[in-house]
Amino acid sequence: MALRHAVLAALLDGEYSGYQLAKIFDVGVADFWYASPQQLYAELTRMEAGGLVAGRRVTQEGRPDKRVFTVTDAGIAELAAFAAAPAKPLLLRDDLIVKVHASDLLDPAPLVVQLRERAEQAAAKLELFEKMLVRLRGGLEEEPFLRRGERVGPYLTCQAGLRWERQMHEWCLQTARTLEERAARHGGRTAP
Amino acid sequence: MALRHAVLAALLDGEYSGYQLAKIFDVGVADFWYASPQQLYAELTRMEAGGLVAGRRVTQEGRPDKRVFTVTDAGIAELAAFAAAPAKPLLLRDDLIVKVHASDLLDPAPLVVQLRERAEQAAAKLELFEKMLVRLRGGLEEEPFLRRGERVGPYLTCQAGLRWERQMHEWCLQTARTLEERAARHGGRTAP
DNA sequence: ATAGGCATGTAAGCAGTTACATGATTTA
DNA sequence: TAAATCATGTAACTGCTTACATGCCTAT
Repeated sequence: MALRHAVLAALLDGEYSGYQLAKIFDVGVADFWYASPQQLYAELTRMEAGGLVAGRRVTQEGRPDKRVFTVTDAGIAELAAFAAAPAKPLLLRDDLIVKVHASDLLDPAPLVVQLRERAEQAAAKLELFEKMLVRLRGGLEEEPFLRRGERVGPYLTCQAGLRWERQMHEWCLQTARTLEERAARHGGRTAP
Repeated sequence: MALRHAVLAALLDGEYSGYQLAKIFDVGVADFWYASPQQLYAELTRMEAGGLVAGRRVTQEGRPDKRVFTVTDAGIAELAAFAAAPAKPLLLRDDLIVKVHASDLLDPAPLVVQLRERAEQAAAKLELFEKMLVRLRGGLEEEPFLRRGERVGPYLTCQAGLRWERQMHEWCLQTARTLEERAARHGGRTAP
């Protein structure tokens, strides 16, 4: 039940609806966690029942109503307990890297395509993160902000996301190039 | 059912038992996937029943017998189909980054400890990967190996692991330092 | 002796994915 | 008029985790 902690952490940035959280946890920003909309709606219901978050109905014009959530004191306590407990090892599961591992026995063409796609996605996120860092430090330089800023948590995780995406971008392009050159070398055979 | 593809990819490197795979997928090497021993034993049984891998009993002296597995032609076909299909977006779930995101409201002390621990783990893996790269390219320099080597898949994924762990190591230490300095600045309060 | 490594599983329960369902509004 | 966005869910299924179970061998 670790999704709830990720939700609590995300809700520290402001009030969000299930739909908004779904974007944050999917296409959007949060590079530290992934969750599907269905998961979020279900979890938010449970969390509200458990008193960890409080929902508030917001009426909108030209759009359906939405329910936005805020972290309660009980939610903060839950987060504190979670943070003090030893962290579980990071969970990394990536189809693409599995494919590259097996690439010697496979047709390289679709792999190269997928690597380039992933590289583009990484580049897009990279831009997003860079803008976000600028916005988060609001006029200040990085060092003074990290020393004296009030809320550095999101900044630090954004830095992690930036590092990760930069690394991913480089690796994907380099790997795509390597596989392509090898494919050309072997006389254009499509598969081994 | 994506674990099976990771298992197939791992078994391309050689014959392994469930126990050996468990190490590869846990403490061990495979930075591209995580899986528990129970998961592996169950999945190997299913994969053998489905004809994707073939098990072979190996009698050992001074140790219990083990069953090592090899990928069959059907297994290769399964891998090929998997590689040609569009890749699912990478799945990243990390407790530690969630904690850092919420760090402004939390006691920094246990977080700093956890960040340092993670940094050490990353450093250990880093060393492992560097040795593995040397071993995999077997005497050759990196560039000629990547151009002409026979089996570059594991090398490329190992490079990804190396990049990832290096990045993680740096980020953890930098973040730990930042949180520590801020804690000192705020007059040694344990929590906000 | 006791802890740790080797070796393989079962069973129960929880978490996560996929598919389905609805409906209004805005944009192409 | 079709597609995309906003908005929220349910139901069935699959996959993953946690706890339990066994037993032999080696090193401290």
